[in-house]
Amino acid sequence: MDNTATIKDIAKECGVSIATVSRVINGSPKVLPETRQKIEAAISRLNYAPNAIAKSLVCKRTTSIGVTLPDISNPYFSSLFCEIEAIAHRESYSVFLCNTMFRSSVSSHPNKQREQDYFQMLKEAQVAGAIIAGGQLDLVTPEEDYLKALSLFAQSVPLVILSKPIPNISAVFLDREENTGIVQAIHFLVSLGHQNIAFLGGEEGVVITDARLKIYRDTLLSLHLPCSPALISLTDYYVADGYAAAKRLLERKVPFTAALAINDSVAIGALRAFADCGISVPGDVSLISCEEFGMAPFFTPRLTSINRHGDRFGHTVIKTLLANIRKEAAPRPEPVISELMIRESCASPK
Amino acid sequence: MDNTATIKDIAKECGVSIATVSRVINGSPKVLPETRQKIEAAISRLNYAPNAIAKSLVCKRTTSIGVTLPDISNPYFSSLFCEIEAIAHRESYSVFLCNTMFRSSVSSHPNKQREQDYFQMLKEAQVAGAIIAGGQLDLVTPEEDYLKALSLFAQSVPLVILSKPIPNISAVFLDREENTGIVQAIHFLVSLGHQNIAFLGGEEGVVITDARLKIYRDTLLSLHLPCSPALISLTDYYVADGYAAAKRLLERKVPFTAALAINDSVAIGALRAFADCGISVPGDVSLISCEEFGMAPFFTPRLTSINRHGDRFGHTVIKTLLANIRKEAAPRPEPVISELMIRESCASPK
DNA sequence: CTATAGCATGTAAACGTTTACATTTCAAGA
DNA sequence: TCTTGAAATGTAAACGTTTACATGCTATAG
Repeated sequence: MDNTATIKDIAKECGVSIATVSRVINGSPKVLPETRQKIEAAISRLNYAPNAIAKSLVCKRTTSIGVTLPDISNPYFSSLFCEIEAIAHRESYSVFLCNTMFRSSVSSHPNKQREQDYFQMLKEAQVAGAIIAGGQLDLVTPEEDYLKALSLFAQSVPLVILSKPIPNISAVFLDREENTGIVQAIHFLVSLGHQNIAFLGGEEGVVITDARLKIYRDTLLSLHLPCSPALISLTDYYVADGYAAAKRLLERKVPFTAALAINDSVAIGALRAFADCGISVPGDVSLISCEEFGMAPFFTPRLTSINRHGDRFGHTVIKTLLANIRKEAAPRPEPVISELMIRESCASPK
Repeated sequence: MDNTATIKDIAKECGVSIATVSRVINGSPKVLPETRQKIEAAISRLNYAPNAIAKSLVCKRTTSIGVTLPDISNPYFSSLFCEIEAIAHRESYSVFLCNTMFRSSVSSHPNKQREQDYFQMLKEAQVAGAIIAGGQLDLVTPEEDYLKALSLFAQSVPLVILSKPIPNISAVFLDREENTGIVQAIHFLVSLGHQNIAFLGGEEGVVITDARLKIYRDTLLSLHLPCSPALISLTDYYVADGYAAAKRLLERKVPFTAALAINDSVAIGALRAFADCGISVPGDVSLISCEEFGMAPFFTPRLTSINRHGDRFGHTVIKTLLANIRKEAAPRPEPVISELMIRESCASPK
C-alpha cells in the first residue's frame, strides 16, 4: 500500500542529493549519463512518481483546470466536455468536472448553493483556470449573491465563461449563440407553405431559450406570420419535457402545421406525443430540431435538424482558457456554423 | 488578479500568529470569540481561501478522486458518473474525470497509452482514490503492460475497479454484470412464439458483450432454439453501430423474427435500418434493448427494454471507494435489479 | 502572596518538491 | 606546479499549511 517513495528515497538509494534526482526528473541536461541511468533505474525500481502536490506548492501553479456545467448527461454538455478534456489532456492538464445540477432517476436537484461551493473548491484546489457553463449563468437574471461569488472567483482564477458578457467580471466571455440556423429553418418551413409554426421546449427565463425565442418571434414577425404565445410551449430540455410540451400545445387547440423543437431530446418526446394523438410527422405536422445531438438522422422519420457543430466550440473554449492561463493572446474563435440538415420530418401542409 | 492572500497575510492583518488563523479556519474551539470574529472578518475582507495544495502536503491526503472511463458521452457512463460525482461532492471530494477514449465527430481515437497516462497523472496528483471503468479493462484479454501499470497503480492508490476480479491486483472489484434481464427477455420473446432471435451490437472480445452473448447462447440452447453465428451481428455501442449491425444481419438473409439490441443506442440504429428495408417493428421483427438509457419509452414503437437501474450501481461504486479510502468495511452492494419493461416493440411472429 | 491549573496564543518543524547559489572535481592552459 | 573555468553535484531556502509543544496570562485555591 503506502509504499510511496519520495525523492529522498531515490537520492539515498543512489547516493546522490535530491537536487540531482530532481534534475533527472525534469530532464535537465547537466547530469552525467551514468548518474542519470542509475537514478532512472531506482525510480522505476521503487515505483516512484513525483508528488505533484509538492511540486505545485513550490512552483505556484498546478496543472489542473475546473469545468462547471449543469448536467454532464445532457448530450450538449457531454460533447462539449469531451472536446475540452481531450485538448486539456494533450496539454497535460487534468480536469475537475463539477456537475452543478444533480438529476437522478429519483430527483432533479438544482442546488443553487452548489455552484458557489464549486467556486470555493476550485479556488482552494488552486486550479490553473476554469470554464463555467450553464446553471445560474443561463438565467436571464442571475442572483446577486451568485454574481458576487463569481466576481470574486474571477479575481483569483483565470476564467472562461460561456455566456454573454457580464459587467464587472474579469473573465473571457464566449458565447456560442448564433441563430442563423433558426432563421434558415423557419424560412425553409415557410417555403414549404407553413404559416403556423409552434415552438417546443426550453425553459422560461433562461438565456438560450429567450434568445432562440426572440429569433423565432422576430423571424415570424418579419414574415408577417402569426406569433401568438399559444404557439409557444416551454418546459425544459429533456425527452420527457418534449413530450409534455407537445401535449400541452395540443391541448390548447391552436392551429399549427409545423413546430421547432429546442433540441433532439425534446424532438423525440414531441414525436412520441404527436404519435400518441394520431398526428403524423410530417403528414400532419412538420418538425425541426434546433440542435442536433447526432441521433436525428436515425429517427423515424429522419429528423430535419440544425447542426451547430458544437465540437468546434469546445475547441475554441479550451484553447481560449489555455491562452488565458499562459497569458497569450486569445485564439481567433472558430466560426460556429449552423447548418440546416434537411431530412424527412418536413413536408408541405395539406 | 493574483491577489491570493495567504494565511500569513491574515495573521499580519489581525496581529496574531498563523497558528491562530489556522485554528479559526479549522473550527478549533480554543479561540477567543472576539479573536475569531476579527480573523473571520479579515478572511472575507481579503477574499482569502486556504490553499488546499499546501494543506494536502502537510496532511498527506487530498480530497480529490479520479474516475477513468472510456467515453462520458455514452449515456451509460454519464449516468454512472453523475451518481459518483454527486455523492463525492456531498462528502467534500472533487473528482477528476479522465476520458480515455476520444470520440469526436472527426475521429474515434482509442489511445491505449492514454489510460496508463492517466494512472500516472492520478498517482502524481495524489488522489485519495480512483474508480476505473471500461477501456482495456473491458477487453477479454487486456494487454500485459496495461495490467502491470494497473497493478503498480493499485499499490499506490485505493482503487475500485469495475470489472471481474483480476488476479494479483490489490483493489476492490465491482461487477454489475447480472443477466437475468436477458434471460427474461428471451423467455418473453419465446412466449410470444419467436424461435429465431438475433443479437445486435456490442464489440468482439469485450467482456460485457461476451457475457451477454454467453447468456444469450446458453438460454437459446437450453430452450433448444437455433443459435447460429449468423444470427449475431457485432459492431460497437453507438447509434450508427446499431444501424450497421442490423444492415449486416439483413444482408445475411438468415431468417429471424426477433432481435436483442445491446442497448438503446444500438436499438435506435437498428430500428432505422429495419425501417429502411421496409421491415416493420413489431410487425415483422420484435426488438428488445438490453440496456435502457431512459429514451426507450419515447421511441416509435415504444421500445421494450431491460432497465438495469444503473444509478444504484453508481451509489455502490462511490460508497465502496469512500469506505476503502477511510479503511472502513465495504458497504453491502445494493442489488442490481434487472427489470424487463414491456412496451410496444414486441409481438407474435406472423 | 504564591503555586497551580487551564486557557489562549505563539513557535517552529514538517510535508516533498524546485532552484539559486555554493562547492567540488577535473582537465587544460600558463 | 599553479591557475582557471567548466561541468557535475550538493546545500539550503522557499512554497502555505498543520500541529506538537512551549509560553504567557488569568483566576482560583492554598
